[in-house]
Amino acid sequence: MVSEKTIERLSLYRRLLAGLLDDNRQSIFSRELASLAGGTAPQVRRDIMSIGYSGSPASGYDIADLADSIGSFLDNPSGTSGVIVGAGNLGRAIMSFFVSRRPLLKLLAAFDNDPSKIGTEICGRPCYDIADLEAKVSELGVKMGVITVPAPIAQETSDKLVSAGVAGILNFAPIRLHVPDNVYVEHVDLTTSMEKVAYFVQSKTRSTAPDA
Amino acid sequence: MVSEKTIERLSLYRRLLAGLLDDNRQSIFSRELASLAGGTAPQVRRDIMSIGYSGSPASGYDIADLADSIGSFLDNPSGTSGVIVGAGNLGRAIMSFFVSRRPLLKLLAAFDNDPSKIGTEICGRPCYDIADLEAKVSELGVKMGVITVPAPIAQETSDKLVSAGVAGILNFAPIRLHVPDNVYVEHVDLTTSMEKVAYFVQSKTRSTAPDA
DNA sequence: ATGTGACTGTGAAAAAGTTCACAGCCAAGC
DNA sequence: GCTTGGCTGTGAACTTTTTCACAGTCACAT
Repeated sequence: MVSEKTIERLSLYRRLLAGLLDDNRQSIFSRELASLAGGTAPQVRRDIMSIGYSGSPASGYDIADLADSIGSFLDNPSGTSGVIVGAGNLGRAIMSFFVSRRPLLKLLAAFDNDPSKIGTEICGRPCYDIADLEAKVSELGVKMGVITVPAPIAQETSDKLVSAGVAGILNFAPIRLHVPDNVYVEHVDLTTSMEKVAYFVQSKTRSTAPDA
Repeated sequence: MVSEKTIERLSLYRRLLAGLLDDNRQSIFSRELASLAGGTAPQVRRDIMSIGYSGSPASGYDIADLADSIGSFLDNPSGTSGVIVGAGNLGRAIMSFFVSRRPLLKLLAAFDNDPSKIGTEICGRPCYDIADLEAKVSELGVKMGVITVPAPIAQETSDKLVSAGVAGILNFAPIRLHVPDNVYVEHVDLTTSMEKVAYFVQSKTRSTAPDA
């Protein structure tokens, strides 16, 4: 009922609202939130409407309230635990990015097949042998996997995560994973993102429209 | 005329085709390419049609030919040069990801404000003082900037890149940048991606549909 | 009290993106 | 050389997403 795009924007709104709260702001109008989020005011209102929250014509949306409403829509109240598979540069970057940032997203451990990494700690989280992936994931009841392994072993890594009971995967490997319907995959494709920027650099050099 | 989504898929197709070429495959049908890309066959055909390439009913698409056609559509033949601003974990991960991977995407240098990083090399590329950003970018004729600095200084970093003549930005900072219309920005929002996965983990646990 | 202005909530229109369905084509088999 | 099967290319239908436009509401000023 709520579209994927709306989910993305809600996540962004919440972060922007948290920043405003730190500045002691009380309330905000759709227009200003739209400008912060890089969207349009009607879209902000629709997104907010879609989670059943209401503002007031006089003062707009109450920032703390709205942030809470988005939270109770997006988050599992008891948190969601995950692991990172692949403790290379990217895996470590993501670990350090999320450790202590969002308490409800708990990255419990990393996995790698490099003996020099196994047994070490990464941002305070243990790095296990990838051979123990299924056992540890089942044992810890992990529901989310982040894949930062090289492309050739990404699909088998995904298969292991799925068979160990993971329900969602965030994939950074530059291939499309095949998973059962009851598992959600989000692809973050850095190569494509970069090539897209390069493509539009080319077209912007010739004209102004993004698709000219 | 060609949509942003199509650009993304073309980038993916090209990579998949390159992999097939390595396996000495000659040609491919839309159905198989769709399966590799995680899409549908008509969509693959439309995307390919949109760049004016044609296959044959008998053998489908010639892999080498199609990859070349996508290349001449997406790439600037003389390459596109870029810099990374922010030499933290993520910046270094991206540098190592792209160095030597795509010769037409040239990441020439990194920038940081940490004195212990300035003057060092990152994957063989120099790390300069962020204070010299505008001068160096203008001097090198860089057209693309990758932002991996913390959120509070992301907007000012973006402003500097723009005033130095960059036409495209790949932004990893968790805010939306404001740039003039003639500059293209691609946002990669790791927090949102992770929260999205967590959200769907929750809903998958209750039912099967992605938006139930 | 009453009027005014700016905002929200939302049905309806528009735009964008995807899928359907089939005509046209080509190679291979008979 | 004719028929058959399965593919591509694509107009048209459909679905999804975004935008428009305005009725209803609320706080404030008078």
